[in-house]
Amino acid sequence: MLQITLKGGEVRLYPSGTTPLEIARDIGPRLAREALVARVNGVLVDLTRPIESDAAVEFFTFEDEAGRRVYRHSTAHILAQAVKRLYPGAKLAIGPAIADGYYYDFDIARPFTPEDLDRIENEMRAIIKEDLPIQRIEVSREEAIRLFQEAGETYKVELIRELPDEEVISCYRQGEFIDLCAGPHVPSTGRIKAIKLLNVAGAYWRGDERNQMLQRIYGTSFPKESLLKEHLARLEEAKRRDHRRLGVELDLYSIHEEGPGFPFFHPKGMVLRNELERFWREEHARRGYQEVKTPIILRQELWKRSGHWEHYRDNMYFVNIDGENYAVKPMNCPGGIIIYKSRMHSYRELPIRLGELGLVHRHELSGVLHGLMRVRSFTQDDAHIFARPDQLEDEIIGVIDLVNYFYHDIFGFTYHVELSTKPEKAMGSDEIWEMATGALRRALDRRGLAYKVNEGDGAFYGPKIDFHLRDCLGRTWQCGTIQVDFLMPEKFDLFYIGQDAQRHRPVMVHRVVFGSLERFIAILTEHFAGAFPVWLAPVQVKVLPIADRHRDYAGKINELLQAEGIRTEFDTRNEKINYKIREAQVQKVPYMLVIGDREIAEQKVSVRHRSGGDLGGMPVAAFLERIKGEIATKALDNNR
RNA sequence: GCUGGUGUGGCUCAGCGGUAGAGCAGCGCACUCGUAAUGCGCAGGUCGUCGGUUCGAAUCCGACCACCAGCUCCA
Repeated sequence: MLQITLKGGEVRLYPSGTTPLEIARDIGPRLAREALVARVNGVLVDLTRPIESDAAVEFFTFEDEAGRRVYRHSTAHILAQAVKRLYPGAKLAIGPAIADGYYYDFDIARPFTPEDLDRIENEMRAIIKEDLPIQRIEVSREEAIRLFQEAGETYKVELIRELPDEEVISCYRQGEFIDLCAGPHVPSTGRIKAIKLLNVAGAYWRGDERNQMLQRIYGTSFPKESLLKEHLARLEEAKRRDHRRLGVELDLYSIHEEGPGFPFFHPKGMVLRNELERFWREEHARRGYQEVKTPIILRQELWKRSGHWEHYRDNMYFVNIDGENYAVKPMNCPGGIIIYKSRMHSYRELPIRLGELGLVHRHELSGVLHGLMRVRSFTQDDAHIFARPDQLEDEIIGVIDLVNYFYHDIFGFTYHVELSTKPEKAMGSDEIWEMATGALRRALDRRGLAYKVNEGDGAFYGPKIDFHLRDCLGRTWQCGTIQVDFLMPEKFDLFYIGQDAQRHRPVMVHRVVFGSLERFIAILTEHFAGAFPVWLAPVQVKVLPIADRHRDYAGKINELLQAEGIRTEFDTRNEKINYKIREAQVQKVPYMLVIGDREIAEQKVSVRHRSGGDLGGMPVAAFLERIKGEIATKALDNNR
């Protein structure tokens, strides 16, 4: 008999060879129905895999990340099976689960059309209906190679050849279909309920553009039709909130053929920018930052010295002035360094925190441009901290706290942190990298922040912490970063005079909080669906007289508000009040002041809030107090 | 940059070989109105650009440009 320890610590006895599925059935019909995969002694396995020794067993359902991945991965196999049935000539590449679904890459002569997707989806439904058992088969390397060679699956053969020697090679079979796969999978195709194929796109084999272009089909699946519907509704909602669409509707910014990737900010977009910048300046001044501005164009020599020429040239723009070569800055750091070097520094002055809202230009591939999210010129809310090595950790912590204040306290975002280590194409020794990475790690640990490690994802001059914020639709965006840099100080021979009157090397921290103003504005636009908090709203109040005879009084109210620094618009057009209100609502203006006979008689204003509706009449002074309070506290709850 | 798709007035879109149409927005007139669209009228487009096929091209073909979905990359 086996001793099986369940999640709560309960121990049950089962005969040897019992499967997790049998255990689940024993526990309860609901678990048997919902369990997708089991973890046996820490390893994820199929529910149908017999257990041969005492073990701790845990079950995962669609509620769990692990369960979802298995569910989607099994759906990907069904997709592959359907494609093979309909297009036997298609060769299989890979088909993993991803965040909200899965994809599968195929090598096929003719690209898939939307009609093909419908056909494939129907075939997938048929396979689900057949409820084919999904079986794991372990094979030797030779067998596996022979099997896939005969089937003409050259990509699979390539994958097998690259598996490490000690790796157990497994295949999964469902009906006539067999695929190389580590698993685990759900027990049978019938376990998959609601499916949807979303789109097709080209993708290179192994993500390398020198390789064959494959056709990738994206899809998703859920255990209930209602969950699928919700997911599709979320995608629709994301489309509705798309900042590229809202940017036009709210007249925030535009991008034109005359400058692809170079956005134009309109007056209302500039209000957002300026408010964000004003807030940024206040908070940075308060934390001991000084602001600088460095040139956009600097000699090519500088960029050779900094390493950008070697590591970043492909992303840079160059110009020739009077026969000399210059580069347009893709980063602000060399400028900050030049300022630091412009005079001597004592150990007493450090840390020196030089902030810069720096406009940088980067040549991005044309295919990646995306509204304000991905542009070719953008403003980084940059800062370079020059510190003594003993100050490094505290400085990193200071930035972590600053980021938390911005993201969490002000905008109400949740976020997570990732640590990126030395990339292949890097400057400097492993020791220096280890030192820098260690400082970031210790700072994160001291703040008790959990983080994910991305090996090899650091900048060429140093490791970094990235902050990924999560918007109201659950999407994450990389914004802030903190990069520790021992190399630029070396390259530029930076020093300070220590207590011992000797020269010492400072360490540099590069960091951004918003990341880029452009991207941050795009994220805010989508997060708030254009209904910005009052302190950011391009127009905070619309003054709406009902008829011509109310214009004078309404005009006075409007002037009064403007004199108090409130951003207003005065709608004197000859239109019905309903029409004016509708337009203000569509523009997501937080407050509308309706003014007619009653208001004039009572010397009041009728206040309507964009989401709270009609709030009734009040004296202007009372309204002013209310809105000024919201602005001062940067209130997010603009519902009341 | 690569693969696939799209490009018609400010916006959303119809027309898809016989010489351009709707709704919204804009402008004018009338209505002077109470919390999400008053009515009538007017004006607005070398149909992304260049070239080709054709008696004739917004419609067919090619190249280029831009955009969209991805790949890759990143703030």
